[in-house]
Amino acid sequence: MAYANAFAALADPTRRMVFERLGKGPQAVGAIAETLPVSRPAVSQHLKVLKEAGLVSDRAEGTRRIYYIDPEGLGQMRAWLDRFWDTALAEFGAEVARDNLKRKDAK
Amino acid sequence: MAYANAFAALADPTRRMVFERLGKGPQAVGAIAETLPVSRPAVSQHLKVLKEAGLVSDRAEGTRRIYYIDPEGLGQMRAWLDRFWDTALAEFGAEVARDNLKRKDAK
DNA sequence: ACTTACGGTAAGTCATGGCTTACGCAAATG
DNA sequence: CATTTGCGTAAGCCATGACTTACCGTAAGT
Repeated sequence: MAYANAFAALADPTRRMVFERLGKGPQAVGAIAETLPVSRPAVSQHLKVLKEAGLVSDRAEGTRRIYYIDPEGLGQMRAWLDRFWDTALAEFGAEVARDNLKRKDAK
Repeated sequence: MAYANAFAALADPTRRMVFERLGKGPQAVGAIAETLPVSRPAVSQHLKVLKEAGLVSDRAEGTRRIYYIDPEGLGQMRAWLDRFWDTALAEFGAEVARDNLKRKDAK
């Protein structure tokens, strides 16, 4: 059920930007905020959501907090998506075949 | 940029239930609504969002519309997630190693 | 000890979006 | 054709959540 929070977390554009920023490497909160069009508290709130979703972790470094991507959340999302992948491909193929038949009949 | 709509689409619990329902096989709108705690129009609206996100497609069958999962949206999400997967694993390993060092020092 | 730097939290505002009921449209059925 | 069945859309209501400013705690520097 944890993937639920992950999807919700990555649904917001700004929060996705925060996450993508961490894809370039670990960053402090202020450093992230500087590159984004929102205030630092907003970034803090986004990081909190991402952390609760298992998408990021953090460590203290003096007075700063360094955030980095946690594979946990990513893995759960991938697992969930993969549950649909194979069957979706098969079903879609069947639908396309049905569609081709119809077009043929129309001729 | 299309994966953005996909994440937003799967962020809602009800909409995720609709999608998961389609994972069992193609279904008509009314059939989906019967199994869910929301009205049929609500399901219609969710399907519209899922369709715009490339997550489902539909065909007409008499007066019903049969919806089924479209691999397109799933594929884009998987591709996006995979962009972070490898680097996230590596970074996370480095963080764990750093943490172990700290614990050692503390002894 | 004082001050500065860095971040998390509280409170309040405003937009987004998910839900309902009511309505309209098209295809099958008699 | 009139009726029924199955969906999509419109309008309106209400909760959620993303953002801001203000404030507080903590760690380093002088």
